[in-house]
Amino acid sequence: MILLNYKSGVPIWEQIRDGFKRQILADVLTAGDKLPSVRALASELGINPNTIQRAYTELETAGFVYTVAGRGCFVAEKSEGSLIAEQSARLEDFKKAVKEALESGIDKKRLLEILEKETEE
Amino acid sequence: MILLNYKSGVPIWEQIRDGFKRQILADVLTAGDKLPSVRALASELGINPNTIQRAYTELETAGFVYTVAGRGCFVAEKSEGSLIAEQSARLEDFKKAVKEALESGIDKKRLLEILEKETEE
Amino acid sequence: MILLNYKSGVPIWEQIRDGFKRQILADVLTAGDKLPSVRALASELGINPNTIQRAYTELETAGFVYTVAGRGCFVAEKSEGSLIAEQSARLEDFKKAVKEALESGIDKKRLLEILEKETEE
Amino acid sequence: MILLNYKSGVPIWEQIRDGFKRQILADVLTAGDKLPSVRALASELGINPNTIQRAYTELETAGFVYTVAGRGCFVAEKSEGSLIAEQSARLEDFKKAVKEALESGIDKKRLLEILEKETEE
DNA sequence: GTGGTCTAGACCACG
DNA sequence: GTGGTCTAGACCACA
Repeated sequence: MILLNYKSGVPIWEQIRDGFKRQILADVLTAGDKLPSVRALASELGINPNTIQRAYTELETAGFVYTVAGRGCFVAEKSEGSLIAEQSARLEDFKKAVKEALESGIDKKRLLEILEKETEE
Repeated sequence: MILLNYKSGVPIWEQIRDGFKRQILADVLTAGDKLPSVRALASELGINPNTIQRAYTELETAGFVYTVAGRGCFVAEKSEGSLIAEQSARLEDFKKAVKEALESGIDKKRLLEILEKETEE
Repeated sequence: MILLNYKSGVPIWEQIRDGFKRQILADVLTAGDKLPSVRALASELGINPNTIQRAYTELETAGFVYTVAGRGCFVAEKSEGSLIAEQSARLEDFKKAVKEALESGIDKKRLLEILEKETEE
Repeated sequence: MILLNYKSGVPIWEQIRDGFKRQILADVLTAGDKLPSVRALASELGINPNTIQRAYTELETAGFVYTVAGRGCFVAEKSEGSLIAEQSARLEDFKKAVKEALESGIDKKRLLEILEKETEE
């Protein structure tokens, strides 16, 4: 299930895109699985089909899914390219988060503690 | 000096806000220092004064600066509150970055390496 | 055998049409050969018979095959017309590909190399 | 100017995207140039602003332009990445065009003639 | 003024 | 039934 947060200011289509991306990365959805149809998901979430469409289109251009006209949208095999692109984006975010945490006066020890805690789960 | 990146997609007022915030956290700007006037900075950067105003207003509500009518905008004493708020925001960002990095398949070791490297500098 | 690529975004009926067209041009299928029946091919490929029907209809209007009611679909003699139409379409595609490659900054030498390499095989 | 062909079946937003892409590759539009505003171009071409928006969004994700909220859409410096991606796509198209031309019975000599003719202009 | 998002509803091609 | 495109028109944030 995709949980939407209307207050966050994050576009709905991005939340949907990221929701599926996460499920694919976590192998909750695996290669060949069918995503809900645009219209079905739209009515389920109570939003406009175009918004879902946009999310699916982005997932396709990023290589996470492929689409077959008249059949639906399916999870693609994890390609080298899309995985590497995703990971390098996440590494950049991590670097930036470290940098900004240090700038705000948080010390390394604290960051290490959090890193340990998060990796345990 | 504030360097603006028009291509990043980050709103200009946020870039200005973060630029000053960073300088204050790094003690480049200290309590009592005067920020450039809205008009002066606007003409220097070649942007709309409204944009500067918005950045200053945000800095004031976050407690980093205070405004004296007719005199200008000055760096505030680093209050416990504003610093803690800033740090907890940065910690949340860090946690989220760690979580998403792990989800994308990056291993703990890699994150530790980057953390070490960033803290050395 | 026809290999279908569901991920390519190319309509399935076009893939089937092009598959047979290629086999006919390469003389793998020659005049008088019978194509598989619509139903048989549909069940073999696991797709909708309408999709096969559309491919066969297109092949017929292009002059590559002819249909005998109740008997099936057969490869036609290579007529001057259909061959010329096919070749001029391919020449147009080739011209366009050359034009766009040049526009993107690829130099003539590179194109000549590829042309040599492809013609060797 | 962008010329639209409504009969071709090619989506309008792709035609617009490719029109600008071509102008950028040909240095008709160079780094820093401003594209027409979404609304202005839409009314000029007599189509819906959303259609223009889609084209601009694609150009941005491909790295050909960048967008500044409230100011407009500008041509980016030609990045290594976007140029290489574009060229490799064009090379693939060229290879495919060569292959299909040969399959249809066109001989190498004919292709060489066309290649010479196109490169002269 | 600019672009970005979202809705509502239409039409088309594919299967 | 599916997804893809397009239109019309609204609302918002940014400058």
